[in-house]
Amino acid sequence: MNDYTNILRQHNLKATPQRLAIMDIIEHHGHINIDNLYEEVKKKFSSISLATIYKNINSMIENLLLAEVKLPSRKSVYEIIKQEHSHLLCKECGDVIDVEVDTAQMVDDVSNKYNFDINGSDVVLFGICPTCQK
Amino acid sequence: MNDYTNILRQHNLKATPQRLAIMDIIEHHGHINIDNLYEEVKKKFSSISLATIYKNINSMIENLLLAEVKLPSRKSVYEIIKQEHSHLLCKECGDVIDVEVDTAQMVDDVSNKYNFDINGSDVVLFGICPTCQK
DNA sequence: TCATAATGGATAATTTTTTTCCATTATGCA
DNA sequence: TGCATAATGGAAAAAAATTATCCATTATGA
Repeated sequence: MNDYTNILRQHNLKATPQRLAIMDIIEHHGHINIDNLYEEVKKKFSSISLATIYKNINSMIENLLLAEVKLPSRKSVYEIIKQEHSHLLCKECGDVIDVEVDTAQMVDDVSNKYNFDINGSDVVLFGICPTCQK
Repeated sequence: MNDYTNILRQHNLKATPQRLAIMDIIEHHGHINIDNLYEEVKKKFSSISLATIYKNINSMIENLLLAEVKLPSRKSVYEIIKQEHSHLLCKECGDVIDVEVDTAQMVDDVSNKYNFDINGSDVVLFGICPTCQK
C-alpha cells in the first residue's frame, strides 16, 4: 500500500490501479490536461476509456484531491491539491509551474475597497519561460 | 453611426446590427456568458443562431475587441477589452466585477525569481459580495 | 472469504463548439 | 449612387468535449 493508496482513501475514493496511475502521472507532470493524461494512462492501461478518465478526474476534484487550473487560451490542466499557490504559464511552450505569490496585500486592498469577503484567488501570470526566451 | 460602429470597424469587423447588439449587451452587463448573451440577443433578433453568436464572439476575440474571462467552476464570461484589470467573483450569485489591482510587486517578484519574461496576468479573486453577505 | 457497494469499460447520449453552404448584406470605391 | 467584392447570417450538420447508462468485474470492510 503506497502513498497514493492512502491519499485516495483519505479522500473517500477507492484505490484502484487506474486511479493510482492517474495520481502518479499528474504528480510526475505537475500539471496535465485531459488529453495528455489519457495518452499517458493508456500506456499502462491500454483499454482505459476516456470516460473513465473524466469520471475519475471529476470525483477526485469533488473530493478535493485534484484541482482544475483554467488557463487563458488553453485547455485546463489538473494538479494535485497541496497548499495555495499561483501559476506561471509559458505562452510559448505551454509549460505551467507553481509559484509562491504573496497575495495578502492585494486581497486586503480589494477586500476593503469593495466590501467583499474574499476567500481565495486564482492567479495565472504568463509570459515566456527562460528556455523559450533563447 | 454610433460608438460601437466605429469600434467594430477599428477592429476590422463590419458593423452589423447583430454585432452592435452583442456589443451593447456585453457593455450593459459588463460580463456575460454565452448562454445569457444568446438569450439577450434573441430578444432583439429572435431568429439569430447560436452559431452566429459563437462566430461573432470568436472573431471579436481574435480581433482583440473582446476577452474571455475564465472563472473557477463556471462558464466563461466575455467582456469588452479596456485597460488591464482583474476580476472579483461572487461565488454565491456569480456576479463578476472589474477591479484595479496593483500586480507590479507580484510580477516583479516572480519575474526575478523564475527568470520569466512576464507580460500579463489573469487574476480572479473570489468570495462573497456585500449583497450576498446579508 | 464473503457480501456489498463502487468501479471500469464500452457505448450511447448530451452538451458544447465549430464548420459548411449559400443567399443576403455591408462596404469601399468608381 | 450603384457595383463588385468580400464578409456575414442563419440553418443545419459536423466535430469536439463531457456525461450517463449498463453490466461484468473489483475493492473493501466485516
